[in-house]
Amino acid sequence: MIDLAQLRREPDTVKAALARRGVSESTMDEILALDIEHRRLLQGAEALRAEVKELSRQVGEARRAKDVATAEKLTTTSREVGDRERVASEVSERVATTLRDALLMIPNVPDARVPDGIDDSENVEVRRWWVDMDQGEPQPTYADFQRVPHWEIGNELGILDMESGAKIAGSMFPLFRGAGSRLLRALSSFSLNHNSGEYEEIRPPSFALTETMMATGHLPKSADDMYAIERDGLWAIPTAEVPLTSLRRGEILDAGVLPLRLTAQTACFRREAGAAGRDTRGLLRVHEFDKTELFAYCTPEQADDAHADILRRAEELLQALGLTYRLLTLCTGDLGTASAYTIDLEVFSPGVDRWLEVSSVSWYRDFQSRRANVRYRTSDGTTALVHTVNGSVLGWVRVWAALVETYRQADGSVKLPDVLAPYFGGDTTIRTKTS
RNA sequence: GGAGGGAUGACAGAGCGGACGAAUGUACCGGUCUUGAAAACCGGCGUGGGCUUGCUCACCGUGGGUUCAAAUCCCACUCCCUCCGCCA
Repeated sequence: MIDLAQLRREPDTVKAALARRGVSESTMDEILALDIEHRRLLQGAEALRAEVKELSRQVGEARRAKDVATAEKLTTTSREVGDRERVASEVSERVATTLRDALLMIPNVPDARVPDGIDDSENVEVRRWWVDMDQGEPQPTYADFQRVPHWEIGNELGILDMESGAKIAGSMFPLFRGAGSRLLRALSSFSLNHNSGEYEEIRPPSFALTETMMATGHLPKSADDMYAIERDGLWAIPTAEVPLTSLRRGEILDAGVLPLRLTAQTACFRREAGAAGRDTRGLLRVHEFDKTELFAYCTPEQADDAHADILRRAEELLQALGLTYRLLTLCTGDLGTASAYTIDLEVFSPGVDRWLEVSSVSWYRDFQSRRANVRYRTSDGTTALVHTVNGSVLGWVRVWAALVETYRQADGSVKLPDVLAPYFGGDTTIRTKTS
């Protein structure tokens, strides 16, 4: 949620920044008008409330003085004022609800670093990395045997079975087998081991309450993209960011514990309602995938470092895995609702010949912490909202695809990078049973 | 799933219709004393909103209700604890 006080203080600045994300000036003017109206009504209701309290105090006094007549008279007056107060409060509350609902639909104010753009085609590339780039290789090169899409490799080697996944849960629910399943598990462990020294490892619930989903900004705006378990009032989490952001919901943190760094590995569930029919082959876009997340609650001053640290760790993993990747600064049109600034990492997958998004590293400023009400105690004893930062390290299903395509050998086997050897009992080659 | 008990400030814990935003203790912060520290003593010490910055409103698990007045009474729910059942 954006800062209403800031909107009041500098309406033109906020309006101009949000206009870059397509929020009209009139929408913001409506919010400002509602705010003024609400405060006017609130004052009226509170004045009446104060009157009731004062009269009630006097009733008690008169009672104790055995002055029954005065007590009766005051009671009657108080009842009348109370009736008016009830009406005034209801009206005020109604406006407050309208205001809050409107505010919940407003996206975060984009950072100055975010470029303008309509959609993902206007994201700005920051840099690329590939194996041997420091040896002077102008760009990565791939042999013909690497130009095979992962679903074909998966079938050949018996490590990916989309048909069985569909039989069990419908299309776009992948099922991994044998070495394929083991590879997924290896990647998760690899990442958690890499980061769990400085980031506390958490294994959170995979379902969340509505208020938990509200805190990150996934609700109310993106309800159609989530799986809902209506009978129990729960939502399947689309990312570990959801439970991690609410881990300290409603708390005031000691500044000494910041930055508070967490990592979690979970299944992530997405309906992909708006993406029907697009990129649906193999693992390009699926309803359930494993992802490891890094997360930090921090002070505003720590936010840049916290963001850079997560980005660095994501790159370390990709480099250790030897995958070609690029960094993109998301433009205003592609930025997530809650984010003020996001860097995406995309890995190049030679078999499908395209870049696959495997990480988003985002700074949310106080947008999420305002909703989640996570604060910290500053050095002068006051409280302030924390900043939240998080990023994927990484989305494993797409990394899986890039790995099997990149490391496919001339004989059809897949020779995975050595960093994964400890997770495969030393032998990282995946062969067909007959080869 | 069944039976009972509970939820109050950082923590412990009183309050069970009116003077309660809440006793008391601990912790914490400042001061006195002391060469310094401890002890003792004195003072301070929740969060958020509104506006005329002094006042006002809200908050005692959550949501409703009763009342002139609710932490306190009533209803529902959630969570925690104990016991029984079931289960990985």
